[in-house]
Amino acid sequence: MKGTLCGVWVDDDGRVHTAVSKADGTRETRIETLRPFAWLRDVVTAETEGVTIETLKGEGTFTRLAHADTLDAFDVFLKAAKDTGGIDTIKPLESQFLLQNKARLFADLSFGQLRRCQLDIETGSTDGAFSQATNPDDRVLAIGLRFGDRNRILVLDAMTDEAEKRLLESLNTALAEEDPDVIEGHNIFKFDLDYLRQRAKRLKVPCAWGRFGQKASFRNSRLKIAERMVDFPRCDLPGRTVVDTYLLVQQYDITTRELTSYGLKAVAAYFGITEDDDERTYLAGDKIHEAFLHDREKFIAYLSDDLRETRGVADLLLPTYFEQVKTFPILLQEATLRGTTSKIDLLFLEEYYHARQACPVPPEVAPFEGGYTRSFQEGVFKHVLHFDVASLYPSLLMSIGRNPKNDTLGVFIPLLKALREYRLKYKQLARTSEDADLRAEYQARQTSFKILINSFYGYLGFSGARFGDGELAAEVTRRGRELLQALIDEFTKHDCTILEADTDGIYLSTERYFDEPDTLLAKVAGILPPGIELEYDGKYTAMWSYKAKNYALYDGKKITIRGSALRSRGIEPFLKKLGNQLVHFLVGASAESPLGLVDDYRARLASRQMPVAEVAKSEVLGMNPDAYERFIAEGGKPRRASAEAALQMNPRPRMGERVAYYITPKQKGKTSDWQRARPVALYDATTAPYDPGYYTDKLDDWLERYGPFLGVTPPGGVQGELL
DNA sequence: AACTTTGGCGTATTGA
DNA sequence: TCAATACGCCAA
Repeated sequence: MKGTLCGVWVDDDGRVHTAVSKADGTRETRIETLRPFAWLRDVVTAETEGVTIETLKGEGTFTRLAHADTLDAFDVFLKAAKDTGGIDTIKPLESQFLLQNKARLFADLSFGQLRRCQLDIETGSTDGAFSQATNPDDRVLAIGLRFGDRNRILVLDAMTDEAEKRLLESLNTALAEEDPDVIEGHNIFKFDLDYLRQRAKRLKVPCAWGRFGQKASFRNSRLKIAERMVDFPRCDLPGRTVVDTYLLVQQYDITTRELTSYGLKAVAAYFGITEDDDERTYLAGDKIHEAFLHDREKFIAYLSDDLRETRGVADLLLPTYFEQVKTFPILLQEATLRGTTSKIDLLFLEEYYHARQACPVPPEVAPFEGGYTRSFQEGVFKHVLHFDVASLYPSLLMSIGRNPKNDTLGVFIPLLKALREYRLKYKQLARTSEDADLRAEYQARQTSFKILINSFYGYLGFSGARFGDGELAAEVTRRGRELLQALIDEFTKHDCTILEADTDGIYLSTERYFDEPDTLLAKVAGILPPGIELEYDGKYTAMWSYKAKNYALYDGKKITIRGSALRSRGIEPFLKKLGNQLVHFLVGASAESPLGLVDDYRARLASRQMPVAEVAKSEVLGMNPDAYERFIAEGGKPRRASAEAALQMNPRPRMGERVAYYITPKQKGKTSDWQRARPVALYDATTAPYDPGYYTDKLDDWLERYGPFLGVTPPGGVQGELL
């Protein structure tokens, strides 16, 4: 075996340093070459010494390709051409190297063969306050490292600068000796590495954590995780990968939305990495320093548990990205920090580069119609079946068989086809392999491909995608809508009551076929075009169909609630509890009507017995408080309660953070929510209580909305008189 | 610095 | 009080 690429770094002289796996599991260093390249438009005429320009085939905006002999020449050329806007290049250079050589990191490596290291530091402060690296007397007390099942805990041996310096140096030594491919930590960017960097700077120790004897580089970066931006001091280690499980967890939670906290302990409990509270050692933040001094055993146990949990989280969340790296010409760290578009783009660009084909610029994408959604019935229904079309959009893309307009080389459809076949192969292997580790490996691989395949449609409709094509995306959704309509008609012909349909799935009620869904499936499947498969997905004893994209399911054991009206995180907790009880009652999982709870709430609100946390709404800040302040200073509108609450806080929360606020009683000239919003953090029952009337009004609104499902017809206004 | 899409519900703010 | 509108959050 030749050995697998496990690390790549391009130095300032343009030499490529690689770390390659050896049979014994260690890595050896090699030097390779890179000819840096960039695509050019016609407008670029700059000629630079040491740069060769060739003309490309085919139609496209970038008609020429430049190669530089040295990195210096490349930089000079880039700078000169930049002003014209007629140049496009791939960053970072490591990706250029991979693409140029059609090489992939970890290509023949299994996740188990990856050299992983978990890192967690404990810090102390002299005054008991939260430890800060900028405070000269605060120190790194210990650096915990874990390699496989082996801990290597580096401990501060005196409260002196000299001792801390030795500690930081011993980290450099340990990393050089163990030579990990990956360094994992929970919040490692914002806390551990940033703290270590600041202390290292103060004590004049190099952050030599990279391969090839190289130092770490830092820059401020930003990651968009769903609706929020996460700022963090990014750290890059030449030849290694830094993985922040804190970021991975947040990415994961975009779809699951089940986590209550992103802290390591909560996450470990959620994933079952630590089953019971007493399975691990706990230390409150302000007790760590004390334990370090007087109960070293406990201190070490705490640190070790953090390492164990970090590894457990990465075990679950990292394989997806590890598998991606085998497909895309990117570094593992890039894979965890970048979105799908740039990854897919790179696959295209690799083909275009080697074919010497002219490259397009991303096209304009006009708005287009999406999937078909409709709620057909409101109320509670029994004998509910769910059917959905397997991989609807990818299947339609294949069936249309047309490449994006810009894709003159015709890469898109063959690529999609290859990826689908590849996925099917691994899906099969994940089922049939003898070895459990292999099965897990193949499973990770096939899910990672599923995500990739599904994102091809989204890629087409994205204006930033180089080979996007809005018309093709529109054609996909159009056929999808037609297909779903046809299925609805067909199910209706078989006496099914359609309850809800959304994009690729249908919920229906049928007593006749409830116990033989496959019979029904077979009757309906006839109308499907080739390559499109309908699947039976599940049955439910009851479904409460509320409105489009909002419903609840009960299979006799588990309740599933869907839709923002019913399960949004923004809802006031007391209303959410009410909603939960309503759902349980309606689907027959509970005999207790929520009406009792309504009365209970009403009484407790009137006497202000309800904890403020129960009534407080929480919202993620969409704007930085400082920016909002400037915005309103210029007369900006509309004002927002959450933003107004944020302005009252000290320190002010940042954009992307969740702010919980409640509503205080009306005052003269202050009647709207935003004028009465106050952060929960500043709640005071005597000087700043909440307004019970505001919240009983919410109960009235709730009754008006959901009462009809309970047989309560609200005449309106009656409840108000109960006060 | 980074970026997959559209559809839908509920709530709050505005201005009339 | 009512509409138009913006936004947060979610489904697929």
